[in-house]
Parts: sequence; C-alpha cells; structure tokens
Amino acid sequence: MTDVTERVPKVPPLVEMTEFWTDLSPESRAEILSEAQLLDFAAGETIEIDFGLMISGTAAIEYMVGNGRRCLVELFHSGDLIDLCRRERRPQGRLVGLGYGSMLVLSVADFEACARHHADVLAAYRRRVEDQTGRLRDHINDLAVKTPLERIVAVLFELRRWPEARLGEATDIILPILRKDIAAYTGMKPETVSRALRRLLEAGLIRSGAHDRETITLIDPPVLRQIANGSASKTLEEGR
Amino acid sequence: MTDVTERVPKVPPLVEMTEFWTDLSPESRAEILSEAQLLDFAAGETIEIDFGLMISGTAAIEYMVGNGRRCLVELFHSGDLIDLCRRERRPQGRLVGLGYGSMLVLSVADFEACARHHADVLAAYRRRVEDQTGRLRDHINDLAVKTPLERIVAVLFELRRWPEARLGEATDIILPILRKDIAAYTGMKPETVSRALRRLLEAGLIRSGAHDRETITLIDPPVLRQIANGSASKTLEEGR
DNA sequence: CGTAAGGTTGAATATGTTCAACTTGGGTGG
DNA sequence: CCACCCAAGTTGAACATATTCAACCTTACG
Repeated sequence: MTDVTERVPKVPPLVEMTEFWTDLSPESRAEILSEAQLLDFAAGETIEIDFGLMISGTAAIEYMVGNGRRCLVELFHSGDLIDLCRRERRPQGRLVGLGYGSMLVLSVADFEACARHHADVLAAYRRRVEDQTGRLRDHINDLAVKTPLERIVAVLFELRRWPEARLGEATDIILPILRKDIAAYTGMKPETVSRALRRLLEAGLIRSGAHDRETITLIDPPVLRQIANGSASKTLEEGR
Repeated sequence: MTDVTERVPKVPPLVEMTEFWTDLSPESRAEILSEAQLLDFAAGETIEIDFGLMISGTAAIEYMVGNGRRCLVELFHSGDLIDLCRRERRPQGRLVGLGYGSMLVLSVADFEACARHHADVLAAYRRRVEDQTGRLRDHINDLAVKTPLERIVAVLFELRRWPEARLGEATDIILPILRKDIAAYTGMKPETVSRALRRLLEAGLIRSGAHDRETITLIDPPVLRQIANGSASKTLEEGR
C-alpha cells in the first residue's frame, strides 16, 4: 500500500463514496488504486484521458458542429466511468469540465486485467455501463419526442438522481450545471430553457430561490413526474 | 462440440460473419455457443431477452410516451450486443424487431464468466460497448442540434456503415428499415423525412430507384458528408 | 379485386429560434 | 470601497420551420 500512496498522493475520501467504488472489494480497490492517478479539472478545461472514474464535480462530452452549434452529449458525475478509448470515431467530441472536479485516471489495460482477476470488478463495470447506457437511451428519447417543458422536467429528475443531490432534501435540487449547459444538453437554446422554467414557476409546480437560481424545489413531484414522462394531461396547458 | 450442435441446432453461417464473432478465438466461440440459444424474430415482435448477440436483421429499442409518441432509441444490427439486464430502469422501453432476423440468446452469468477466462472475450465485449456507446453519443448530437436534412443524411451514412451494407456498392444504400422507422429514430414525422429526402433528390445529391424506394444512391458523398456533419455551406439553401 | 398500411404532397397552424435590449451577479482593479 | 466589466440569464417581438391535418398515391396481400 505504500506504493499506492506514492502514486496517488492524496486520495480524497470522496472516492470512497462513489457508487462504482462501493461495489468493489478492498483487494480490487487496492489493485485499481495502485495504477491510478488523480486528476483535477476546472470549468471549461479539456480533459485528455482515455479511461477514468469520476470522483467529484461534473464533466461532459461536448460536440461541436458548424454554425457554432454546441451540444453536451453526455453528462458525467461522481461514480461514472468515462471511456473514450475509441475517440477516433469522432474527432469533434471532447471531454470538458463543467466546474471544478476530480477523477481517477486509469489504464485500460490494467483495468481489463483487473476485471479478469476479480469478478466484482467486472460486475461493477458492467453495472456502470448498463446504467450509463440506460441514461443515454432515456436522453435520446427525451430529445426525440419530448417538448421543451417535458425535457426540462426530465432533466430536473435526472439531476435529482445524482449522488450529490441525494444528500439534500428529496425535493430540492441544486443545479450542478449552468442553464446554458442545460440548454446544450437538452438541445434547446438558453432562452427556451428560461421560458420553460418560468412556465413551471408560474404554474406553481416548482419554486426557486429569490437570489440563488441554482436551487429549485419541486412542489408537486407527482405532476412533474407525469410531465417528465410525457404523459401529462392538460395541467400546464391552462397556464399558458 | 456435440453439445453445441444440440443446444444450437442450426447455427447459421451468418454468425461467423458478425463483427463481434470474428474478434473471438475458436475456444471462446465454442464456450459461448455451448450456452447459447438461437432466436428468430419478425417485424413488430417484442423480443424478450436480457442479453444476446445480433446475428442478422434489424431490431430496436422502442420507447412509448403519452400522446402516441413513439421513438426508436437505438438500432441494432448484425454483430451488436444487446444488453437489457437493467430493464427495470425504464418500463416503457422494449426490444422490438424491425424485420425478420435472428440472434443468439446468451446467459449473462455465463458470458461474464467467459469474459473472465478469456481475455479476447472481454476485449471484444469492451470494443462492442465502446462502439455502440459512440453511436448513441453521435445520435444524441444529431437529435440535439441538427436540422431534419442533416439528420437524414447522417442516418444514411450510419446505415451505410452497417455490415450488410458493406457488401454492396460503396455509394448504394439499401435501407434496412421503413421510412416511418427512420422518422421514429430521428425524432421527426414521416412527412418530414419524405420532404427531406425529396430535397436531396431535387438537389441532385442522391438518387433513388424509380420503383424500389429502398435503394438510395449517394451521388455526391463529399457534399453529403459535409451536410451530415452540420458543416455544409449554402449548397442546399439555393434549391429550397 | 378490395383492403390496409406505408408513403407522399399541399396548406394552415403551432412553436422554437432568432435578434435585440435589458437585468443580474461575480470578479477585477483603481 | 466603489466603479467597472463581463458572462449568464431574462424578456419581448418577428421570424423560420416542423407539425398537423387532409387528401391522395402506391404497394402488398388476402
């Protein structure tokens, strides 16, 4: 373990709290740590890694296409595995920090070897992959068929599920990303995000701190859930 | 190997051609086959599996939300691994056939064990996961920021990359799915798909068989590539 | 031959975007 | 400490464009 502390001088206790990590046995953790490196990042920074584990903060894969169009294709939070090994596929994508955060940089080869030696590592890896793939699929559904209002509420619930959010009140959401990034993630313009949130406010379905726009309180979760699922009746149409 | 032929009475030669399969060693193949079952499906059929390998045909994960909105979240073709083990996440999604096809149904536990014993299985699995995840990310980008025209061209290129398509001319695409499914996949309505294709036809960028609407020929791949990437100049604006 | 489903087309509508102006909050430097 | 600046966010009006709705054509199939 001396080797571990040398290579990862300051493993923050936050690592111990990530979902992926808690699935692992002590031996597996030690083996993974022995080859890992810690990486801190800040907002706007391009993160140049192939493979790693999110410890804290928020990161995203950002695509750029012509005309200044920007899209956050996938959001990463604590416990997510980031895999960009086949980056060649699409040169226009990059991993970018959306705030201060840190991650464990892993070697793919070492990780694969570890997964073959320890059943729990492979199982945890697969769980993660399935979870993150499920999120991508849900998000595709959101983008493909949902209205801006539905998308915003869906994102609120998605952010509500983040590990960090579980610490607070069940109905309080402290937005971990900017509104313009929510827009880039939901395929809308900042103006549209603003209008959608206003409609929710005016309908009395959410509340927002007077001064801190980061905090959003869900007032009527059941109705909001219906809206997010796209199965809402005319509840909001009246207030239009 | 007698056991194999018993459990999988008629392993079609098509299996041997799938991308995933060709990455495996003979021993790995035998071990996987020994626990596999063959499953045929037809268009519109719900495919009830947890884990499997696409052999031929097309399948998709279909989401339904209120108001009759239907979305094909992910398309699967020969060589794709299908993993629905954590289906609980979203009860509204189902795996559905988009035509006749077949797949190998695998046991997750057996597959995981196999991946731990054979490095090539784990590597091939990870390659597949990375590939399919990359497709999901690209598709999210398409849905989030691209115009209908750009989406259609992007889909044409995506379908062009399918293993089955590689057999034909490099510029010929035999659409493996219906237009209404293209619409459900690209988050548009069938009318919009039709109009976008017409614009491409009128601009002389693609050609289509007079009677078989399934065949589409790319006349100007470089320009189409630019359109798909969202970096096209005004090429098409004139022809509007 | 008749039906049903997929696909196409046109006109009217609904709605997200664009553009511009404005407000707000956080940071910097004098 | 205050003035200043900048990015983020908001709002309204005009605009662009995908959807809706309806009619119609085509093909496959019993």
